[in-house]
Parts: sequence; structure tokens; C-alpha cells
Amino acid sequence: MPSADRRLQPRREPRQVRAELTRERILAAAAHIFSEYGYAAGTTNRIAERARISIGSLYQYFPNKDAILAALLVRHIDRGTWTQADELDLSPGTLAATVRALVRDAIDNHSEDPQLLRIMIEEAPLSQELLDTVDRHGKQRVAQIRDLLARHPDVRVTDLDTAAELIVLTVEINTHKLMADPRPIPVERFERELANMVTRYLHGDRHTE
Amino acid sequence: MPSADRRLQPRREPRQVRAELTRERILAAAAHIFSEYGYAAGTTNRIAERARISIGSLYQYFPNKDAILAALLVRHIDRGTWTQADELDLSPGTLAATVRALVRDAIDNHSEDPQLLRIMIEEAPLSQELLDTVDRHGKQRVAQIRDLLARHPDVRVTDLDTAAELIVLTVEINTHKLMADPRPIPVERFERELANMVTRYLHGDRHTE
DNA sequence: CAATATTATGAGCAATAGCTCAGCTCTTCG
DNA sequence: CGAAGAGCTGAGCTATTGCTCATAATATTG
Repeated sequence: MPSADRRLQPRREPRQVRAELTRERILAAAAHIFSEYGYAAGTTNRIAERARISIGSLYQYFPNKDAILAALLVRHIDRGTWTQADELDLSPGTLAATVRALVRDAIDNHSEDPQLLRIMIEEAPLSQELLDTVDRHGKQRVAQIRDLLARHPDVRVTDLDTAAELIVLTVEINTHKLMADPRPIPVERFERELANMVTRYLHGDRHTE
Repeated sequence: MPSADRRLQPRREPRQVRAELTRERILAAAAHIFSEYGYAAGTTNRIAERARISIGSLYQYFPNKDAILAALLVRHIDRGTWTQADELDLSPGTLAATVRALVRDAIDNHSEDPQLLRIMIEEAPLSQELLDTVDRHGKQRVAQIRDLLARHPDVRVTDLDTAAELIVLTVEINTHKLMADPRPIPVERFERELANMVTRYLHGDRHTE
């Protein structure tokens, strides 16, 4: 009843089932369109067309184009399920297995729609807020891995902070490229070697220090 | 004298010094603008403005916006100077030093303008031709590294193809992220650990195989 | 079955971008 | 000097895109 000039968030909440469905349709369509055309060429009209709704309806659910991609990103982050440290075997002699589990996690979390993911983080003009969200999750993940390294008896690297950062980055990013590119190398082989590399790094050895 | 309707390449060749200078000015301006605004928001008008020439002149040197970025990319690739295998010490016990040289190479080649480089390969709509050029250089680099691994007596990994691919990707991409991000970790530490990781991987060890 | 709230529609506005072209200025050279 | 061609100019055309709004359709409620 008061202030008659809001309209910051188009549509407060969907009240009917129909609305929920439409919202989902938009997101699904957007995922397809962005994935196929990229962010810039993935126009809102194209998204509406694919969702089989009018462009006007689309803008009742999202205040602008960026918000659509933001919703997709948040959804992806929320879905991302990494195995927790307490589900892992930390007894001596199990480092190789532990690392392999981490690598597999990364691959699983990127297998859904690698192309879309790439576009979300590489092409999209992420708002500061979104960037912060992504960053927060990244830092959390690094801290988690750092903690794991600290607990595992087989780990012999000294600079745990750098190691954790390096590992997360390496695993994440190699997975990215692996999924996005037309595989130049079989996934299993790549997975095995990537795990090997990380494992050997963590074991430390006499040649480097 | 014949066919009066070409005009595929605006401006065949600069005949006067002035023209060369203008061309350079455009490229320099474009590098700045793309680097600051990104590809989409780096408009041709902005580039012309920064180069202090008219928009019309710009289009006498480049047929379209993409061509400008293509020129920048080609230039970067051409400039990229990787140390050759025959400049490296391949005697036993030198693997750590060799790897460190490779890592340093990567960092050097990205230190000029990391932001621009990121935009060139991540945001730009590269033509198939350009993609091929990039790809060709990538493959060449991988082959080079594979060869190096095969020659070096300290290398104990068996799957050289996968190893080469993995190393190039890892080093390249870690460097990327390192330069682009507001450093969360000092460069030297990261460089050292990255080199350590690769070195230990190549040495192989008893824990993995 | 009204009356009201919610959801859907799509023509079209405003902004912006890539790019053209008719004509100008400057350089070159006999 | 002066003519011819190389190089430069920038208003503005064309196309596209994100997004609005007046209106209609559908759902809900009393």
C-alpha cells in the first residue's frame, strides 16, 4: 500500500503452480541458449522463444538478462556436491585413493554441462555480488583441502596454503578444459595422470624441496 | 584494373609511413581498450577515439572488429618465445632445473598483458581459422614437450603423450589464473610449488604407478 | 458467478553498436 | 607548383538488443 514506485525485483514470488513452471522453463531454456550461443549472442528473445513464452513474461520473472545467468550460476553452485573430509579415509598409505576421489569429484561436478559452465564464468559479466559468492565458495573449498592436507599423514609438503591453492586450481581447471575441448585424450587416462601428478606432489620426494 | 567489386580486405597495404603508424596506433589502442572493457564492451568507436583517429580510418585498416582482435592474437603468438629443447640441459639430475625453466617461460609469456590475453582466448568469438592457428601452436608445443620428456633421462612416467598434454595445460593455465587474479599467493611461491609438482610427477615414485 | 489477483502477450521504444560513404586533407613526385 | 592518389574524417544508416507497457487471458476467491 505505501510507496507506489518499487519494481526492483519484477514479480515478488510466484503464487500459482503455473508460475513456478514458467520460471523453470525459462531457466532450462536459458541454459540451452547460453550454452549454444554464448552469453552475448544468447539474446533474451531467443530464450523466451525457446521457453515458448512471450518476452514480456520472461521479464516478469527476471529483472534483466544478467539475473537469468546469475540464477543459473547460483543453482550450479548450490548443486555442487563435494565429498567431505570426514567421508574420506585418512589412514596412512591412502593418499593416492584420496586424491583420486577429489579428482573424480571435480569431473563429476563438471560433467553436466561443461559448455554452460565455461560461459558462466568466462563470458558473463558477473556482478560484484556474484563474484563474491563464487569467490567465497572457492576460498571455502581451498580451506577444506588445506585442512585435509594437514590431517593426512602421507602429506609431506610444507607450504600447505600454496599447495591447497595449487591443487584446487589445477584439478578444477584441468577438468574444465578436458570437458570443454573435443577430447584429445581419453578421460580415464587424463584422470589417472592428473591424480598421479597431485599425489606425487603431495608425497614430496628427494629430488625437490 | 579488372573486377571493380572487391573490397574484401579494406586497404591492401599501407604505402606511406603515416599509414603504418596509424595501424600501430589502432592496435595499441585496441589492446588497451579490450583489456579494460572486455571484447563486447570494447567498441570500435572507443578504440578509434583512444587511437585519436576517426572511426572511418579504423575501417580502412581492418575489415571488421574481429579482425582487430585477430591481429592482436596473431601478434602475441608470433612474439611468444619458448626456450627450445636444444637450449636445455638434459643430463641426469637436472630435471628440476629444466622444469623450472619451462614454468618461467610460461610466466614470462603471460606477464605482458595477462588481462588482454585472457580476453582474447576466453571472450572473443574466434574464427575457425584463428582457432586453428591457436590449436596448431598448442599441438606443436605439446609435441615439443613430449620430445623433451622422451629425451630427458630423469623422466620416469610411461604415458608420455598424456603427460605432455597434462603438463602444458597445467602450466599454461595455472599461469593464466595466477596473472589474472589479484594474487592470493606470492608469485615466487606459486612458481616454486608448481615446478615442484611437475617435477615430482615426472620423476615418478613408488606410491603410484 | 462476479470480482479480484495473478500470469501471459507482443508490438514497439530507446539505446547502442558495427560499419559506410561522400568528400576532405595531406604526401608524393614530375 | 600542381595533379593524382593515399590517407583521413565523422555524421549517420542499418540492424540488433534489452526491455516496457497497455491489454488480454487465466486462475482464485467469496
